[in-house]
Amino acid sequence: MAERGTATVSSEDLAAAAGVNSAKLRKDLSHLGSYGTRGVGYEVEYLVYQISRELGLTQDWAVAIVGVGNLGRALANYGGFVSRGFRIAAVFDADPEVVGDDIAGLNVEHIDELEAVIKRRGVSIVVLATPAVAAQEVCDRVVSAGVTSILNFAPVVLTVPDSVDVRKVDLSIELQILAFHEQRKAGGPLMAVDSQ
Amino acid sequence: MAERGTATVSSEDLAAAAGVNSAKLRKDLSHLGSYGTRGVGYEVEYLVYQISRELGLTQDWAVAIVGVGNLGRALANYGGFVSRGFRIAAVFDADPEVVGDDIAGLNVEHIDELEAVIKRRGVSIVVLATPAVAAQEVCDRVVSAGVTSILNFAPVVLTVPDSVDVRKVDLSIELQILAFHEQRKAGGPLMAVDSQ
DNA sequence: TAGATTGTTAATCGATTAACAATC
DNA sequence: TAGATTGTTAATCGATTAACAATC
Repeated sequence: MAERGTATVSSEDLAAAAGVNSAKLRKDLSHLGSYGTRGVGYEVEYLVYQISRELGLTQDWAVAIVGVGNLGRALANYGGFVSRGFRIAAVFDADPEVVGDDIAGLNVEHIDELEAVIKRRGVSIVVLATPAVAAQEVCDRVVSAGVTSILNFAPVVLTVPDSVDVRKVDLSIELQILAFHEQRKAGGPLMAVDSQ
Repeated sequence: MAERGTATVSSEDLAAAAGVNSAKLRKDLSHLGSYGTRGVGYEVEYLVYQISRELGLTQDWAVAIVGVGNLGRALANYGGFVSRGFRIAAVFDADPEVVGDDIAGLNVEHIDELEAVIKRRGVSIVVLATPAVAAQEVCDRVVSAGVTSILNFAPVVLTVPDSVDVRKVDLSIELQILAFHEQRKAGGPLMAVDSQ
């Protein structure tokens, strides 16, 4: 709506666009503060700003990627990050063959530099794109360097202190969820939940 | 537990391992059927089989990947799929430069072959790893070829009929969620939800 | 002033959990 | 038979939503 230049919007219209109930939308927005005007609605630009601020999108974040296989390269080259306030500040790998390579304009650094570079460049989010076997060890080092936010693509469950947030992107689980629904569709009414 | 050879397990132990309430765990399992034994617990192997069957993991699924950039290559080479019943049956790209290349043992086929190959090989799940601008068009073609399950990595919201399931993996959103919590941690008690 | 729409209260709904009869 | 543990009922809890006073 901001891109289309809409000036104000009602909770009713916003809720319809989001596919939720308008009372719920108003209640959720009220958690951020009282940014609407009774009888008028919400000013789009102002609401975008307030939500962005609340979500931490007005800050810039330095991100490091560990592991420069196909996935690491794909992530480093993904343009969507920069526009959303994420700056790839470092790229690491253990393989001397790729250390020194240029990936998306960044020099691949050796994993030995991990702690020093994280601290020097103020990296606060680390993306793990290593092989599964290396993930926990790298995770431990990253945590001891003071990082408390990790995005894990390695197919392992990481053990971290409670103070550290880990999000896991598990490609197999995504496919499994699709397969589950696919099976349901194919089975049709014969496969109700209750059937044996 | 199955890998460790555990024969039976109580709902209490299973719930502790999963980090949920044991009553909830029993209630959830009861939706699948009555697979426990009172006074004894659940037989691990049997429960694994029943859950796998319910989730559709005992079947094999043919998957096609469209787009052979870094991400498409990473997906094609990801070993975790095969072990979970997903077989990469085809890999497509629009670029004549990469058509004919070998990716993870598969011949990259031209996007023109999309519909024919999907039907011939019984592909039921398609992974979109195309650039954002191409995603909707490829999606439309895939849907008209009869595919009803799509995993979308392109940073666009796809429009599909209600009968089609789309799951979206949005890397920026994953980072945004981490950044949100990071901001909260950094702000500390001064940044309670209610504060203005 | 009349109409519109927010922010919030109170009612409703569904999910979680404690408790326990059934039963191995 | 005594102890253990499931499957399910009923109570509790929290989330969603209808309704409406506040107010632009």
